[in-house]
Amino acid sequence: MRINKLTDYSIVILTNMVINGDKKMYTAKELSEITDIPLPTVTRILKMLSNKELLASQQGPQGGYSLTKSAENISVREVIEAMEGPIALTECSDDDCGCAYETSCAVGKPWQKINKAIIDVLQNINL
Amino acid sequence: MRINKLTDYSIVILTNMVINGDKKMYTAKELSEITDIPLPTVTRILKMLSNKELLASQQGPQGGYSLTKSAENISVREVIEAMEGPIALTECSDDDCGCAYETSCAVGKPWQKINKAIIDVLQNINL
DNA sequence: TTATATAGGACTAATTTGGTCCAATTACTC
DNA sequence: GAGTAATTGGACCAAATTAGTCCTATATAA
Repeated sequence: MRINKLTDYSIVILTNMVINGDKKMYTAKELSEITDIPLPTVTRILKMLSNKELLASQQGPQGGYSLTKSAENISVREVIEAMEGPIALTECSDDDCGCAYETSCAVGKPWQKINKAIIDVLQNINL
Repeated sequence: MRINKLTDYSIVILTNMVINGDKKMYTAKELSEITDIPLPTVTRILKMLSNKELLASQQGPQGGYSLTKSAENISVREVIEAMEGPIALTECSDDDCGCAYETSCAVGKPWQKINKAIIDVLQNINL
């Protein structure tokens, strides 16, 4: 029951961007040096966050990445979902999960409740 | 951010044991047939749960596994921890995680809070 | 035009996880 | 006491996922 390492990294990266809040743009290289995460990995994470519109990107010299909103408005939930997709503890936690035992499944509904509660926790924690 | 499949299975298995509460002992074979999880996998899970004393085991003919306590007293947290160890969303969520950036790490403490909140959720849901 | 940055995607390596199998042990029953 | 039915412990392999790297294309500021 772990989040991915990349997701973990992404929180570290975003946190660092938040800390030096005054500075608007960060290049991948800068963030790699600050966080000590290898550059190719950093660029990959930044691309993902940018695709999900948590970061804005600017190409070319003087370019880089910047936060699209302030730290208080970025929840841990958002970050995890940007990196990993919807939060669910089990593969099969939808009503129509498509598994063969759907009709008789005794565990589906409880998992939905659990997921909801956990999402709630993560929703309410910001960077 | 998923629990292991084996953990998922274990919840299914335990839930089935709870449902037919009257029946005290279940062999691995029985549970495999009820849940449609392959026998070797079921035996492996039962062994793990038994090692963690969530199940009591009895060898020999008429033997099998039985719950050590009633359903209302088994939390999802317990099951997950029995199968996967302590619940933590990140590898590094202890005060003394041993990582090189421990002293300057800005994300350790927040993770501890998050983990605590999630453990709380899982603690309060029983089978 | 050149240098600097991101964008997209393919690829490989490493790790973890799931699943299987076998030999040993225990204990009930005949 | 022998045979059978069950768990126990551990080793092992296969598959899937994840982490990490690399390359080429594109955009843009100076």
